[in-house]
Amino acid sequence: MAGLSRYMAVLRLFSEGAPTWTVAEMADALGVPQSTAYRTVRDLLSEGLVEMSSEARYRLGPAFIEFDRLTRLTDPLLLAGNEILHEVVKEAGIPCVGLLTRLYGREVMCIADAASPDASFSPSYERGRPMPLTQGATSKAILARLPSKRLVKLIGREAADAMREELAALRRAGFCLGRGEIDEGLAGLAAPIVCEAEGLIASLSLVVESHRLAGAREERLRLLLISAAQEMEVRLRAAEHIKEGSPA
Amino acid sequence: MAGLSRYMAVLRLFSEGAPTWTVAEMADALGVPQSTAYRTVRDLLSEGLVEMSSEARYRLGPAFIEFDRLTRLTDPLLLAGNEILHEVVKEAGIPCVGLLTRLYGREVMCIADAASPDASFSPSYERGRPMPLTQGATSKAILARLPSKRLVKLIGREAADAMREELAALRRAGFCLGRGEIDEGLAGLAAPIVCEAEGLIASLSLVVESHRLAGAREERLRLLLISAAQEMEVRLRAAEHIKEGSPA
DNA sequence: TTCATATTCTCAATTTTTGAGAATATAAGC
DNA sequence: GCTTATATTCTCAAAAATTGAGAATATGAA
Repeated sequence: MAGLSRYMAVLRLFSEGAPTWTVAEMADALGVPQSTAYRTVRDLLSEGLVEMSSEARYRLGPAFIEFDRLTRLTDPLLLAGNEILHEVVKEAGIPCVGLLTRLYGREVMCIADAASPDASFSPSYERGRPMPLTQGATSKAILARLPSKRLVKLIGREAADAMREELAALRRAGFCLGRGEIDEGLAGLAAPIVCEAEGLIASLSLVVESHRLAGAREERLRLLLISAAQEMEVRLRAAEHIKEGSPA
Repeated sequence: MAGLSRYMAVLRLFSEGAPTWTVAEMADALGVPQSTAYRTVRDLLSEGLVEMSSEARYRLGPAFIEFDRLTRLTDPLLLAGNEILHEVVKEAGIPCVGLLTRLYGREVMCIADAASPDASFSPSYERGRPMPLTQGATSKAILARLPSKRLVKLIGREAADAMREELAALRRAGFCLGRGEIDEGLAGLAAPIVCEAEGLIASLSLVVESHRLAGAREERLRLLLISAAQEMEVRLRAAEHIKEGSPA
C-alpha cells in the first residue's frame, strides 16, 4: 500500500461504532505488521490527524476540526447561503428543517442544516452527512443540473439512462418534490443552485412532515425555495466578481 | 520531503485568505516541480481531501467535513457536555457565549460554542478555533489541571515556571476568571473538566461583557459553571462505564 | 524491583518517489 | 475543422523512503 492511501486506510478505520483503536487492532484490521502500524500512527499523530485518547488507544485528532472550520469560513456556498437558509426556515412557518447540499467530490453532501425551533422530527441529515445520490428531492435537484457526461461518471451509464427523463422534467420545472423517498412520513422540497464560475452545483431544500403539505402551502414553499435559491445564485456571482475585481 | 508531511504541506497552504490554489501556485510555494505537485494533488483528490473548484483551481475537499462530523458524533466531551453547555447559556440569564474547550493534541481548541439569543458581541471563538495556550480563563483552567510534565512539554520550561504559582492557585480555586485578557471589554469565566480514563482535560467557559459582572452575579455564574462542569465529569464517567460494561 | 505491554529502533531487501521533459488531454478562439 | 495555450498525465533511471522481523527501550502498574 503506497503513499497517501496507507494513511487514509488507518483514518478510515475510525467510525461511529469504533471511535478508538489500539495500534495492534489497526495492524490486525489492515493486515500489516505492528512496527509498520506504529510508524504510520506516529506520523498521523505528529500532524494532528489522530490523538492519543488513553491507555494506548487512539482517536481522530484536532486537525479535522480545524480544517472543517476552514471550509466553513471559505466555502462560497455557505458564505452566500447560510444566512438565507435560516431565513427560509423562519419564513416557512411550519415545523421544518432546511438543508444546503452540494455535489462535493463524488458525493452529494449536506453542508449546512437549520431546524425550526418547533421541529419535532429529526431528519437523518446534517452537515457532513453524505446523501444517497439518486434518492430524495435534495439529490435529484442537483442531478438534474449535472451535465450528462458528469452524471454518467457519477452514477454509471445505466442509472443515468434510467433517470434521464425524470431529471429532464425536473430541470424544466426548476424544482423537485419528493414524498417519503428517504424518511417515511417526511417530504423534501428542493430548488437547485448553480454557479459555473465556482464549479458549484447545489440545492436548497426543506424537509417537512408530508401531511402538512396542503396544496396552497406547497405552492408557497415552492416559490419561497426558488426565490431563495435564486438569491443565493445572485450572491455567488457577486462574491465572485469582487474576487476578480480586487487587485491580485 | 517524505511520507505524510508531503501531503500535509499542500493542505496547509489553504487558508481563509487563500482558499483556492492552482497546481502551479502550489508547486511554487513548496518549491517542488510541477509534475510532483500534480501527482500529489491527484492523490489528495482521489481521497476527497481536495476538490476541483473551477478553471484548474483546487480547494479543500469533502473528507474534512465528513471526518469532522465523525468527531462530533464520537467525542466523549461533546456527548457528555453539549446539552449542558446550552443549558448553562440559557440559565446564565445575561448576554453570553458558552464554550467547550479541550486540550487536543498540542493545542487548546474550542470544540463547541453556544451564544445566547441576546448576545450582541461576537467573541473570537468557535468550534475548530485554536486558542492561545497561556492566555484567557478558558486555557488557564485547563493548564491548571495539567500534570507538570505535560505542561512543560506544551509551553516550555520557562513559561511553565513563570506560571506555576498562578496555576497552583487556580487549581486550588477550581475556577478561573479573566477580564479583557483576550477581547477588550469581555470577561471569561471557566471551570475545568477532567476525565482520566478518557485522557481528557477540558474546560467549560462563559464569555460575558465585563461591565455585567457585578459581585453577586459573578458568584452565581461561578457556581453555575462549577456545578455544570462537575455534571459533565459525572456523565463522562458514566459513559465510560457503559462502554466497559458492555460485551466486547 | 519485576512484569507486561507499549513504543521505537535496526538494517538489508524491496518499493516508491523524484525530476526533467515528452506526450496527451482539454478548452477557447478563429 | 484547425491552432494555440494551458492543464494534466506519462516515462524512466537515479535517489530516497518504506517494509518486516525482531531486538532494544520506554512506561506504568503490582
